[in-house]
Amino acid sequence: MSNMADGSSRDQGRAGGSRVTMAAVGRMAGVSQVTVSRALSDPSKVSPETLRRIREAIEATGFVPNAVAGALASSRSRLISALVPSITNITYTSFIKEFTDRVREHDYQVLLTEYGFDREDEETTISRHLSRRPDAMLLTGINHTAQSRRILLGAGIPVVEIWELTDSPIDICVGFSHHGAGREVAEFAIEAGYRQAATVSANDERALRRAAAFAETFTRKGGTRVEAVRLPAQASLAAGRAGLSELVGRIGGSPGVVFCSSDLIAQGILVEARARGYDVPGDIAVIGFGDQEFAAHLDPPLTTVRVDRSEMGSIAAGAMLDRLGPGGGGETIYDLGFEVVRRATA
Amino acid sequence: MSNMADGSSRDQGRAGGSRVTMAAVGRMAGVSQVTVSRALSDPSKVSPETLRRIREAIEATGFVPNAVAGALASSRSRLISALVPSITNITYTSFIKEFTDRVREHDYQVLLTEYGFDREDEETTISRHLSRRPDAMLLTGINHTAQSRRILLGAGIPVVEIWELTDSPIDICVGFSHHGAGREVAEFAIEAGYRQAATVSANDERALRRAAAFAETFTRKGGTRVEAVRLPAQASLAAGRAGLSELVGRIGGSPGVVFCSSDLIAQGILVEARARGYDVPGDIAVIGFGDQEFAAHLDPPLTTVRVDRSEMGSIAAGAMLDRLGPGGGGETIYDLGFEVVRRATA
DNA sequence: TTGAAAGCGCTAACAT
DNA sequence: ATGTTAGCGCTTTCAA
Repeated sequence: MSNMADGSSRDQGRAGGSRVTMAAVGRMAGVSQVTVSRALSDPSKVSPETLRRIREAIEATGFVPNAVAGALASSRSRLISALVPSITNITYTSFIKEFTDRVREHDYQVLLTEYGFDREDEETTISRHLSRRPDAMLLTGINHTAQSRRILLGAGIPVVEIWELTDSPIDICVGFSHHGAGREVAEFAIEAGYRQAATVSANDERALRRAAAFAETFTRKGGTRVEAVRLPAQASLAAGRAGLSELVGRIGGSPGVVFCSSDLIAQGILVEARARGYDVPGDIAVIGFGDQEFAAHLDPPLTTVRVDRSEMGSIAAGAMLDRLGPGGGGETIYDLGFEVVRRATA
Repeated sequence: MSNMADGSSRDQGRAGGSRVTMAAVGRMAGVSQVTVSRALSDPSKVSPETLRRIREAIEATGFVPNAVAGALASSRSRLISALVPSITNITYTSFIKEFTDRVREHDYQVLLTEYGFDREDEETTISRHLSRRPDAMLLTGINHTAQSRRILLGAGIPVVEIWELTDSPIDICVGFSHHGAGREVAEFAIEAGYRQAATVSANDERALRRAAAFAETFTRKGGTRVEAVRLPAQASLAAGRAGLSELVGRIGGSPGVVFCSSDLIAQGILVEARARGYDVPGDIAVIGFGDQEFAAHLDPPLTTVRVDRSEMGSIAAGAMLDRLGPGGGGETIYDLGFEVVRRATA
């Protein structure tokens, strides 16, 4: 049976939430509705005795304040909107976790939606979110439709773009240079003595930018032409394995060092290499991206690029909270950098 | 500079969202506010010519409807609240993705929050969520505080509990038997010829229940006593590796078959076993849990227990939407079952 | 097909 | 320390 239909709730009127209001609590405590509101928002403004009676009434009725009404009346929703390409990808969820924890300390809730990798879908999602009147918005990446930028500006709320850097953010931007990361990995590979290289990337705009920067730099600094494998899918172990198969099929011999778009792809390549009896890094060297938890614990431990996703979430939250606070906040562009972590696969 | 403070938005009044209202759109289109509302909610009730002018006005002003006001007026928020223990754990995010996609088709948004593994924290989160007046709520697991159950019942909205089964759900329940899974894995192991076994589990109530059922059945069906390693942490590759080290330290020789609380733990054990030069499944056999994407692509491919998380999300969404629909919905308990998938590690 | 009026449950401003 | 009043921007109901 639906609990909407059973006897105990039938008399509670329409569905959608508790029917107890501040007015009802006030009546029970012998005060007006406003006093209940004050007791909740600033108890110091209410006498101890009144406070006690109000608390009793709240307890007795099971009153849960209606934040919808509160938001409408105050024009502050205490809601922060966050958009990520994928919710099943730890790359994004790890900073979302940190971000959420930080803003929750300041009594904000996060409305999180995944929209895929399409700018039009992002635009639709932004619109939907704005209709909830969030106090601020977190966006992944810097590449949005013109209409997205327009309605965002029109909303007049703080906007934080993460994961990438730009000179002209909508508002605040917290990230690192993907081009720079590709370049530095190439320099690392050249210094490590590799003269042959390939890239294996998931179908992701930022990943492809890293791969392109890697290839350009690697060749310019003395390496041969870089074979680029572009996977049709999102990152997965299977995709990584397929990536190595594709690569081997294309070039015949040893690919040298392979720069992957993620640690998961790299792990797939490691598994496939082992299955094929290749020595790592002798026959094939592997560089991942992200330095996820498992990277250091693979066998052999994965050489990769560390990006501090937790710190990114934390800084994004801090910058946003600053904007929401009295002062209005300061700095606009935060470059978090990255770090090539050499372990055993390259 | 904050876009809250720049010239273009200074005149838009308070922060929190677009300042354009239905009344303003109506004025521009030469109709009343109600007509704009109707044009949006049921265009067939408005004349084509009026509709055209309203749409022009919406386009020109960049109007974004205020769902907060709408929710207050209608007592329907089109918001669905969802609580999961962890947002960085693919175990939970994979069904949340499916669930979200399904309810989005019916124009619901999902407010998702992770609360950890503590019932009191869950209670706090439930309260916070209810203040947003969601139209329904999704909960992970069946073990909630008495107060949680009370306020949930008081809210009078559909509640779906997932991941577990119970005879007395709050409302609807979609899951499988964890006890049954542990039992079946033990039966599988016995039939496969193993007489020695161990469990390695993350610190998770449901995982421990599976391990206990496994141990009980395994011993009863003819195996020796089962050594149980309980990891102090959440699942990770490192935790899995540590689990095998701990196990080997405890028992000296070969552990026989090891039933892990997740595929990730199992993978850690595989890596550690390889690093120690153990043969799999000769020296040590491994059984995972979850059948995540990577399980089939490991080397050797992982024997595990398949739980169809996508289908769980889909069924949960369907059941919830049924409840929210005109009829009120039907069935209350959905047992999705599970399946032992034999591959190469056991 | 359109509009006027009432009210959803709060907060903000102004009393007292 | 407490109360009164006036909205917030919509949906609902009733009229025209």
